[in-house]
Amino acid sequence: MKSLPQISEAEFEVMKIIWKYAPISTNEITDRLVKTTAWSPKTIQTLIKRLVTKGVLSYEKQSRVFVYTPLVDKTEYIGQESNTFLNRFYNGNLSSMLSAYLDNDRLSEAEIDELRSLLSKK
Amino acid sequence: MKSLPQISEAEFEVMKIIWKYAPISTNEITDRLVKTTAWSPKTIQTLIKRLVTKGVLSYEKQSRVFVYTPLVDKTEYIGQESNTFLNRFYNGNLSSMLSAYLDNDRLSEAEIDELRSLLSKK
DNA sequence: TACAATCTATTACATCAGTAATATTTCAGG
DNA sequence: CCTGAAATATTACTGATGTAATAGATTGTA
Repeated sequence: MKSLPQISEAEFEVMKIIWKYAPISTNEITDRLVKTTAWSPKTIQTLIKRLVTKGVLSYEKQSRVFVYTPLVDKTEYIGQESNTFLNRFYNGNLSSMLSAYLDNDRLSEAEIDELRSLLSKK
Repeated sequence: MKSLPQISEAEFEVMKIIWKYAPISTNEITDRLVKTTAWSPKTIQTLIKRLVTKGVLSYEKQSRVFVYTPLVDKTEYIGQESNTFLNRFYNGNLSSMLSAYLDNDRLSEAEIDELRSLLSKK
């Protein structure tokens, strides 16, 4: 399993937009993020640039503007992050995590039912 | 819910030792970590120091050496990290995570049984 | 009591991430 | 074909982290 590029938290916010709307231009990315974050357009620019450098995005010059497409699959990326997380905090398995959540009463009855239901459907 | 101090990945490795063996001296921490990591004792020193600065550890001078005790609860810290993680990647809930794991066939039949069993016990 | 061994404290330096500002390039329109 | 607005590229600066090295303090022992 190849290791995907590292994507920082801020970069991930950018990626969420791109995964959702790709192919998408710099301006559209910026417009959308300016509404949901406190970032300057310049900051967003920088983040996009870094994502290109890291190989997370490719772009195509359409006349004067760049249009971006993700090179990394969202599900795959989140899966990798999840593995890293479980390894770091829960011996690498979801059961340990669930067990801790149950022990510490972090789940409501409704959530527990939801989990049961998901598992029974499988 | 107060927000706990930020603990970096390397610092967390140090904390795992301290959580397990506290109260514990610098030397004992170092000895243990030197065996399981590739870190220089100097590096371990630095990490311990930073944890003290951040308020994650307190120490007591016992004659010549320092003996450390955690100020942050492990379960609480992991709980906070888990929340952050779920918020970032799974809309803040464990069901979404489980759902993704099931959808992507990331769980063996045995693991699924384990999860079911945990939930039925509750 | 002075010194060497041992601790602890301070300083170092590179990289990444957050957050921009400035500089340069490039079209589209006058 | 030149120019200014718009786009992209380069540079900047701070704090955190990884990873130590060096400097200073302390103390048991000769």
